[in-house]
Amino acid sequence: MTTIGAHEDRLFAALANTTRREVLRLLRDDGPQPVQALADHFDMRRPSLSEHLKVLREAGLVSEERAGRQRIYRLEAAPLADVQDWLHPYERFWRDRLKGLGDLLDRMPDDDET
Amino acid sequence: MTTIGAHEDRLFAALANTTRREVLRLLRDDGPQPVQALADHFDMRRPSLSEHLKVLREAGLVSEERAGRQRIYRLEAAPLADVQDWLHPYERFWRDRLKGLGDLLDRMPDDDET
DNA sequence: AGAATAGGTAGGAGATTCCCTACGAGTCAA
DNA sequence: TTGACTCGTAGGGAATCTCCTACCTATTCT
Repeated sequence: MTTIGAHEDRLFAALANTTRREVLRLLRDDGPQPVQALADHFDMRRPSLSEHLKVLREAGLVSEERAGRQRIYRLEAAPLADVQDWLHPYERFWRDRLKGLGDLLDRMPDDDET
Repeated sequence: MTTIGAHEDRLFAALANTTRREVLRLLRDDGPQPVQALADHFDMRRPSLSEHLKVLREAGLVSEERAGRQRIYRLEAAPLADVQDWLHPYERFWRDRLKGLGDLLDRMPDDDET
């Protein structure tokens, strides 16, 4: 049913936008806050930000809590642990090969271990 | 003009696709290989995979080396270190279990994973 | 009740994504 | 040189993204 990787697709796609990453940073640094307080930081109409919040919600990265006529958004960092888990098997590839920027490493005879 | 976060946008966007993440996994697990060897794993025409490889190249996640009429693609994991760096300030938000205050945030205190 | 406030939704425009088929540029083998 | 092989690019179409303006509901305050 759920196509393979659909959850990770949504997660990475949610992060692939500067505005949305900035929202996450604001929630992380300034704590839970209503929509308007978030919107004040962006050169963008509020409905557009609402849609970004929807994307973040559907990725599980934020939650909303109703407080009167406001909706308080809160960072939900759990999905980011999934990102780190995904990252983990690649870690040795940038730890082992702390190579210089040269293209000469490909020509090193002892570098190739296919 | 908005160079702000453009690099990270491209990086996360490159990862926001199951096919492209699978390409990275193949390069990680099976080592550098030509395009056709990669394409064999997907239900997709080769030119489409070529475009995925272009996205990965522009995100710096793979490099190509010409070998005769083949092009050998290789995993370049360095940008993934940037992802981990981006992730780092959020880490305490899923390691700490919050600081009380919530109402429904974590009603089960013994839900700890090992 | 009526007005003001907070914020989601509808629908559209323009750009981008992701797949396809055709075709072009190099490279190897006969 | 001719032909086969590898791979990228051009261009198109359907879907999706990201912004907008209008509009709607829900809540709070006179």
